[in-house]
Amino acid sequence: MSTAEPTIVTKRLRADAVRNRAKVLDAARAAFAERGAEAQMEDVARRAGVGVGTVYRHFPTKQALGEALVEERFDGTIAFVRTLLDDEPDPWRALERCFEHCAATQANDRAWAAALASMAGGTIAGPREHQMRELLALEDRLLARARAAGVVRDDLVVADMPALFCALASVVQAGVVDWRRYLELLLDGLRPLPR
Amino acid sequence: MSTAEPTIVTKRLRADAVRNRAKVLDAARAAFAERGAEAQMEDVARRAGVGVGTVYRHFPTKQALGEALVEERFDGTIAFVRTLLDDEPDPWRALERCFEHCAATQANDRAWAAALASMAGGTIAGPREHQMRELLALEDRLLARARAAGVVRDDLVVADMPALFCALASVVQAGVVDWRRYLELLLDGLRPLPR
DNA sequence: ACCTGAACACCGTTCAAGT
DNA sequence: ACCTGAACACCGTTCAAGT
Repeated sequence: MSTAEPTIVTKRLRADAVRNRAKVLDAARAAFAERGAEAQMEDVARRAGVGVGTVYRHFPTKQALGEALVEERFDGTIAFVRTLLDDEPDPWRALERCFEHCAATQANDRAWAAALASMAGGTIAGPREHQMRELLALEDRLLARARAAGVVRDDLVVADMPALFCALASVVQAGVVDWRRYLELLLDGLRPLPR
Repeated sequence: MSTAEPTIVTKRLRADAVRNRAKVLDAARAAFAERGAEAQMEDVARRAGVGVGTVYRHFPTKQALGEALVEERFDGTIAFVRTLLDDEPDPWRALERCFEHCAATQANDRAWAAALASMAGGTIAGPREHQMRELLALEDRLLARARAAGVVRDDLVVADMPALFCALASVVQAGVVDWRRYLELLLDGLRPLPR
């Protein structure tokens, strides 16, 4: 039951290596946002202006490169939900804004949408398990507030969230004409029973 | 605005070709159900006991082979919804059983779940467009009944269905612990407003 | 006509040679 | 220490040779 943060071993890198790593990440962000898992390593290298070997020096596999980008997105989402807990007094509005933020970021990033669709859907275990648990812990607080205020159905629990995130992510990812309409249906569906 | 059924050109096949085609389809059903798009053509050939070339003789690409299997699933689903319209007098129960049938079949077939997640989500256009439209036409009748009976929110329209199918499919596909719970939330969410 | 499987193409990954 | 890109492996697809 360790609560240790994941160990980050920041080896001192040579100046050119630091620059290259950043260029690879920039290129990868663009490539993965556009094409999701279909992004090609050769293309990432080309966009970054480095050889493929350099991409692999910084990230052992394509999978790992994708994970690094997803990790950034998780950080952003976790930070956003924290600000909701701190600054959004309306418990319903906070829940709404959380889902909306996820969807909006996913609309511009296929890999992020795909990651949340499969992560949230599958077992939580995996490379991003720690962040997923952290995000869910924050969601739990959003939900507790909402239940206490009576603005959501009282049987709604944090264990329901992964499926909801998965569902929303796949609708956004699929490029449905209007994910906002689906979000509306999803959110209305969380309201107290019976209608 | 042609209403012609898709032309089926059933060339007379040699007896061994008929057998091989069936063996390929059987093998492909198993492989695609288990592994979805990750199924391998070499593996399909091996399971079928034929050479890869034979698989390609009957289906020009892996994509096309997958489509053939999805086509079967659509036929099954369309037939099922027709029986609902004929035999299920309770309009709410009919809607419920329709979603449940989709989810249950998807739970045993990764390729089918993936197909519905991306088809229903993306633009309807594509190889299965005709079947998708047919299915949606049937859904439209289910919905019309349900609205008339006042058992669903009155702003729920058939255009909302693709997103709902997409969402459900991805939750089932992702192997979430309990897609039945998500289905419950989804269905409750379709009930008349305000709660 | 139809079948087979070796050969080819594409893309993820490695590694010997360079700076 | 880090970079490069040719070479290798894997899997989708083709096609010359067989029945």
